Amino acid sequence: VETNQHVMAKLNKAGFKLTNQRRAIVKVLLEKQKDHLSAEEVYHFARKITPEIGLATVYRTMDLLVDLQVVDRISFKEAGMVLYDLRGDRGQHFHSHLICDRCGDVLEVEEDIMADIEPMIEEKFAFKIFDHQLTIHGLCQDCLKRGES
Amino acid sequence: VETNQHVMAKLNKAGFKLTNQRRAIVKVLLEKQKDHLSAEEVYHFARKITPEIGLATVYRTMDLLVDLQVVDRISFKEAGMVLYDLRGDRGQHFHSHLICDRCGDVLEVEEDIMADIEPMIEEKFAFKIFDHQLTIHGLCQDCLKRGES
DNA sequence: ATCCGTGCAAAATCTTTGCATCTCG
DNA sequence: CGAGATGCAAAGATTTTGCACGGAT
Repeated sequence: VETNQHVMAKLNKAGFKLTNQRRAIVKVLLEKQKDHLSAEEVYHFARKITPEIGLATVYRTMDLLVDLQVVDRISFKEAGMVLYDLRGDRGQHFHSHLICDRCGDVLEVEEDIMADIEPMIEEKFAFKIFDHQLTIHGLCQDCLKRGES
Repeated sequence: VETNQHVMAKLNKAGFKLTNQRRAIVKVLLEKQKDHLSAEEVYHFARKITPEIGLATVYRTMDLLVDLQVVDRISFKEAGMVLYDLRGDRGQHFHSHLICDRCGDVLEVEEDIMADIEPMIEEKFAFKIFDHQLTIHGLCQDCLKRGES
């Protein structure tokens, strides 16, 4: 599991300054690990920790963390809605999303579903895989019970 | 392979009117099947066929085609950039994208790489899969040859 | 003391909406 | 003819940027 210290150390190592704003943002991301937050939401929670923070800083910091592979930028909602998702310890993103098209619920799949077929893909397309992003659409358990339409 | 007639018939069957604007947009999508077009790009090409068309109509029509599962809305670029991708014959989206992080090239994989593991996922998570979207990041053949960095 | 980072507000993008008008069926 | 479609321009929503100030190293 990723810790606050760990992320801040990464920032520091990459030559970035450790400001209260960045600390607050990382803290929020760690606390809300289970959710997928929009920039606005990160801003909202970060404000409670450090009121002297602007939305622009959130955007700038999120860009930074995406570059450092600390978080993933995902966008499964409508256009213009980007969400952020904290990555695991090794900076690898081996979980996928099951999205229910009925109720909009998002299930996290922590395992790497694709581990078995990745080598096959690499060979077939002569492509070195670093990472993947899998989004599956369908109906969740609850909505299935309620009957399809 | 999907034809112009085919798509227009789908629109008609769903109770929508067959206007010149819609015809032009579908024509563009078919002609540019290999590319992923933004709304702006679709607008640009559609204009050459039917000058009396507005960007708003493109957005409205793309929404329509997404609902009818004729095209997919994808967003692997930066925030705020949505691209559209024509689906196959049966309205199913069984191709994935291999994106080279070095040169930015996007390889299309036409087959359904995930066919084998989908049943497993459905069972494990009690989730009925309709579709999926797979984006793989890494290095393409050419960039591999040129040596990693 | 230097840069880097920040807030603020303005600007830039991308997308949606209201409304009068036009057109398909 | 009438419901649905469209263009245009205005409004919305989200993200980026310029700039002077403040803070971390």
